[in-house]
Amino acid sequence: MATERYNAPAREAHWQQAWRDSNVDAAKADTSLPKCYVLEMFPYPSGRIHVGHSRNYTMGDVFARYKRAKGFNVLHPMGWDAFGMPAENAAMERKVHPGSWTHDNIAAMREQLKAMGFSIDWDREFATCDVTYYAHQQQLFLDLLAEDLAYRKSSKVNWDPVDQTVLANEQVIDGCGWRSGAPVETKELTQWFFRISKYSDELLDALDTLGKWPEKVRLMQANWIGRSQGVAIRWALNSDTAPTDHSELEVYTTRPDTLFGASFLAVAADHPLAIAAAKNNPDLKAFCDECRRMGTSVADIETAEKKGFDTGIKARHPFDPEWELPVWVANFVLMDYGTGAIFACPAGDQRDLDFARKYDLPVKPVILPKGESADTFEISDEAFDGDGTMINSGFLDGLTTTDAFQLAADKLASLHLDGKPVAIRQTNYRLRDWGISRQRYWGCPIPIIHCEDCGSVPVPSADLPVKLPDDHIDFETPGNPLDRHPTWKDVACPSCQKPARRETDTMDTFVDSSWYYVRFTAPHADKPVDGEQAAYWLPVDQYIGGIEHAILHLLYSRFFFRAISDAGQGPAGGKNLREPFAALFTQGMVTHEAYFQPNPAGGKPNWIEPTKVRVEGDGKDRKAVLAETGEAVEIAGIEKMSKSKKNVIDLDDFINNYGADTARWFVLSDSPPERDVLYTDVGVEGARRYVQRVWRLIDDAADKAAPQGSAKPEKIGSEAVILRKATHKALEAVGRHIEGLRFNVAVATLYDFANQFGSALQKADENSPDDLKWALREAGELMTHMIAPMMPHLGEECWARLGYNTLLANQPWPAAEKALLVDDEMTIAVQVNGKRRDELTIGVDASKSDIEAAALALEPVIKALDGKPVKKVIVVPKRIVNVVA
RNA sequence: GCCCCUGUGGCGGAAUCGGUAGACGCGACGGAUUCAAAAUCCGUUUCUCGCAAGGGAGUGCCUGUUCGAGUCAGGCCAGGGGCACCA
Repeated sequence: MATERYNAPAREAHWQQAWRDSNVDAAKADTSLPKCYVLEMFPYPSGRIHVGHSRNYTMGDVFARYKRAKGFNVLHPMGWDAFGMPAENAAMERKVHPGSWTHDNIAAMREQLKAMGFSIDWDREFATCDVTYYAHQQQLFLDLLAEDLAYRKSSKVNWDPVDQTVLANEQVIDGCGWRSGAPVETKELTQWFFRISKYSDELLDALDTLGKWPEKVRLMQANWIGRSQGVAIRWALNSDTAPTDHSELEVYTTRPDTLFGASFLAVAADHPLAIAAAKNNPDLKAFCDECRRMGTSVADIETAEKKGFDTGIKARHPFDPEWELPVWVANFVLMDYGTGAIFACPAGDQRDLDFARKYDLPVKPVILPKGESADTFEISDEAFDGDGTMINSGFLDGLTTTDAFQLAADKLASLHLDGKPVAIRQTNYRLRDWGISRQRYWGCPIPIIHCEDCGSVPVPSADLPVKLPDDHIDFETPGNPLDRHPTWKDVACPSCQKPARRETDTMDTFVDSSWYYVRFTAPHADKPVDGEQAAYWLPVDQYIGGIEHAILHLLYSRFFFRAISDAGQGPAGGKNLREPFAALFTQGMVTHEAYFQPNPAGGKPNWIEPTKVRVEGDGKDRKAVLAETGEAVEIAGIEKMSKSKKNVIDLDDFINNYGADTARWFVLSDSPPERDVLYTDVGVEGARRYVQRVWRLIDDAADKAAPQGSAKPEKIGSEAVILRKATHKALEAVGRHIEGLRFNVAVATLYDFANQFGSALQKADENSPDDLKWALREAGELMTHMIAPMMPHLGEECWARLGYNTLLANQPWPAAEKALLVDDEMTIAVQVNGKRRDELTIGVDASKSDIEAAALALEPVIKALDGKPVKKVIVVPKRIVNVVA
């Protein structure tokens, strides 16, 4: 048969149709089967998919296909994280409805994902902007409200002046909005919160159980939660100096051991004591106002100087009532951490020291570092916050820092002020409650009605969903279109029936993505969560997504899953399941060189598509020019593929040129999956060559090998055994590497096997013995199985070429024959004094003494020994012999 | 400032446990096939000394543990990431 090139684009469409016709991608309803839930973080429907996006879906798909072949009931769904700002921006720019823009994008992207041949159970697809999804989310909100896990309060919020909306702490990156990039301001607003702080301890402690999560992500979450163990100390105030109603001041500290080094106390500008003291002190009031203004921009904080104002109030030291310390207002003390007040030990804290030096407050060292002498040790302009021995500290003198902590804390607890202990141990967290109100149209409405008499009244479940209005949506003016809608917010109070007003805030879109993986287990259920289905499918066995969600989405999901479980919407059957994602894999990005021309008017550069650029020369002389005009273009370097830098490769173009299997193979090749992979034309060529090569090999094998269904010959000659060993070793290795998500190594194994299979095929012809022909068929069939998870279309094509009329997608993963994985002989390196001198090939069952004798007889070994007596011989079978002389 | 990760040929990278460093791919060089080209196939390719046989060095740098270190420990250097007034 004449070898033709494999026409990937045409054949891929054919096989995709065949899979659809046989419904191979649907999860089975039988809950007695072992299950495997494979999930990639669902995409935001931004427009079109590029090669960069396709990488994590490809990884998930390889894993899902492999697990299905291994006999698991696989759930591999796909949906759309469809609410959010870009739809509103598009609406503004193009005068289209955010919903129609979103749905158009979804339609286009769905076709692209299908063209990649991903084995997705499309019957379970949904978008978070579907009423059938967000209606259930509103019910979950009500459930959380009933459990006091959702509440409303007035607080300072991060305000994005460009997007005109509130941001959660997690959404502020370097003081700027995570989406708009605009510097965030502070604003006082009443809004809805989820009580994530209730789960601080659990979310932190359970990180230890997530063995299949990257260490890095667990660490980032632990830091984010930021638990600290300390002591809350109440200081008595000198009543002659304190405002009325303020007889004490509570401070939080993690270092009670340094109490004898205290120099002053400081409170935040918003602290009640500061406000009370400012009443009769205009200068102090002016200072407090200044502090508040400074806080408006996070960027200012970084450069802000430490500033303070002495209130004139005196506090009595808990260990010595005669010892009075001044109470200051300081701009570096935060109201919303601990008690909003601190005691300062300048010798042990850099900020306190800077402050003390500036305002000439006392600095007394209390901890002596190791190797220093108490007589000579001094603090100049660097505080010492390490461990050491206590000095100048009364009853703590001579103790270690750790012991001093305990003793000081115990002593404080035994002292009393107004009949209560002076101090209690306290745990504090960096983690704040999650503010979920967003002043946007394109989000899930918060199901609340505000009534003048009844307050905030939940919308009764029977009245759900609260649907977004489709008409009278005005995006021309900044702010929330729901707020400006002529009728939508006018509604009767469910409680007293009087005219009332709907809540016009919508939920943060991270709420949508906090439970979509639960919904996938029963996407058509008439309640938010089908407990039975959730109990069967959850947790997600393999979750794949970008490291950028290490905190935001993953922490929210871990919280929300617990919260809805505790509110009665969790998995059924007493399954004590707290973590939604058993294994997490964070994949790297696809990068591509980016080019630009500086904008003559200043500001953002003018990015240019790589296809319009011609690159000349190499090394230092490498230059880029516009292909058409020859105009010079700047090379920006390797950047993550992104629309804004125009360095994307559109998936449709790619598939039309090369086919989906080439795209899949390319994004898996070379780079380890957790690292970035660089898109290059030569890299793609390499992948395309391999696709054709596999096809030629199978095509050739189909002609030369034994016919399909041939019985295994009685005797297998040595040549055939060599091929069989290579085949089965590759089979075992490919499976192991896919299981471990080491796709680049699985790919390398297959390249290697193609080389071996290729040379065996080249030597074979119609006169080859039957046993070799049989081994060639086995090699061809097993290779087809091996490439199939990565290149499923080519797999089907080869399977058909090998004479089958079944679908490879329905075939089980073949088991490697154990006997073929071990060799009869082993090759061992022989070292003399740790230096490799020769190697030794010997039977696998050779004893240690046999190996030793054989090694010592080797010519290079004798030569290297040069007559020196052998002191010792280390023999590690299958690995090494080391002769020590 | 604090916390974390990563450093291997010209390049991407491989190397269960401490046991032959450089698998596999890309690029480069040489060859076969061809009227020629494309495509394909075969070979060489860590550096260095040597015609060769063979020798020496080598996983960012320096110490150490070990019969043996890319892998373990300590100290540096470089790059990347996270947090950042958190008391």
